[in-house]
Amino acid sequence: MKIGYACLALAVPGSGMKSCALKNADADHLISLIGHNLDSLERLADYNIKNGISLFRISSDLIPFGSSAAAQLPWAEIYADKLKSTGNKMLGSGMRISMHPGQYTVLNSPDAEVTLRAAQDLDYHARVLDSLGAGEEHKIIIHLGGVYGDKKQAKSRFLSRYRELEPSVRKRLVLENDDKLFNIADVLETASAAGMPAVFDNLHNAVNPAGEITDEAGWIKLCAHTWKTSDGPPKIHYSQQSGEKKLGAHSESIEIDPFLEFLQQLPGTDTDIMLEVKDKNISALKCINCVSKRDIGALETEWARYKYFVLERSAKHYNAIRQLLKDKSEYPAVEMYRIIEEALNQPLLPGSALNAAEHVWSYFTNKASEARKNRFRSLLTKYSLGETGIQAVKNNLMLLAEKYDEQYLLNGYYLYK
DNA sequence: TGACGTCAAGATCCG
DNA sequence: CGGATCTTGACGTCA
Repeated sequence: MKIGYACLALAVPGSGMKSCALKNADADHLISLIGHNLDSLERLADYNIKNGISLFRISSDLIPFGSSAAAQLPWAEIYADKLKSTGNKMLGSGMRISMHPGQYTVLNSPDAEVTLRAAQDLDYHARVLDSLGAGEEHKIIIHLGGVYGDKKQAKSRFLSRYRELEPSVRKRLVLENDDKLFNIADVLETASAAGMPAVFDNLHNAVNPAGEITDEAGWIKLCAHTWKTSDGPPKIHYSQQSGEKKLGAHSESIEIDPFLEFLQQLPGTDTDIMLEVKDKNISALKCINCVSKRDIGALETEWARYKYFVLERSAKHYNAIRQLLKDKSEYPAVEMYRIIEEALNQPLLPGSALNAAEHVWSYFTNKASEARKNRFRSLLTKYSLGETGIQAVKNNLMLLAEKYDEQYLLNGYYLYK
């Protein structure tokens, strides 16, 4: 079982994707953006490997306007070496990669232009995976598309469009249930007819359930049967409902206990789990650390990253975790993350926030110029007077961390939220 | 015509 | 001027 995250990572310096407005998308600019994004991809690969994350969705933004303005550019030739080495790095480590065109790639549209653009977009996604040297178990996940007043016809139009696609694209395609139109029963029916694998998304299913009464495990089992050996192990998408936001919105992070309960009722077959969550790699690492028995060193590394983020919410929880990690013969992963979750659910009190900011500032007290000291001090004063938010203070600390290349802080979670 | 979702670019505002 | 914050862009469908 692999657990992974989608597209971008938090607290991984130099891993961001760049894009531009279409009106600025000339060849030179695109080629340089692509170069930048491939560097970022390699940093993501390095990070994933270092942290034992072996499931990863590559951002569709890797090649900006990859199916339109950049479609004719010879990026695969220009960056052949880079693509090959990054691909080797990821695949050689056993990483399973994937891509997921957005909701605007609609293969089953009655509009021939829309269908054509969708096919071009799928072609672009397949070319990315091809150029990395990925085999057909590295998938492209799509949705069925629109209904246009007749679901049955919409499904059959999907089938005929699917059959017209290039084999290089078709062999990678996987169908996923969506949160509005096509539920998991629709997807299973269509995927079976097409001979393509199906992915079950638990939150989409909760928001847009199929008529039949079947529990999650039942659907997951049915989906698993659509995966051939050449497709690799079945995959599912897992996410949790955001408490604050509307139905179907992904949560900020994965709560560990509901996740572990979800795992309990999974069928025995090997399944890969793509998490869809705002804090991306952070939750992926949490789930991986909790399901795999690792060395306590893995938890200490994690704790180092969470430290000030927890301290900001609660000194009590901060100390509890320090105590917890003292016994080096234990591996108290779930306990640690439970305390972290509880700490992060505490309201942010100005006193604690100031305390944590002061701790982080101590990395710079001996280095920072007078001007920077004054700037930070005045921000702290403004914050304590309620004249600015904590984000302004953190942004200032982020600036300093970058200026003085303070890796410990740049790799920690405190500055990113 | 706006909402949907996503992210960063681009624009504008502020001190 | 730098930095913070708001708006736009790019995609297609549906209410």
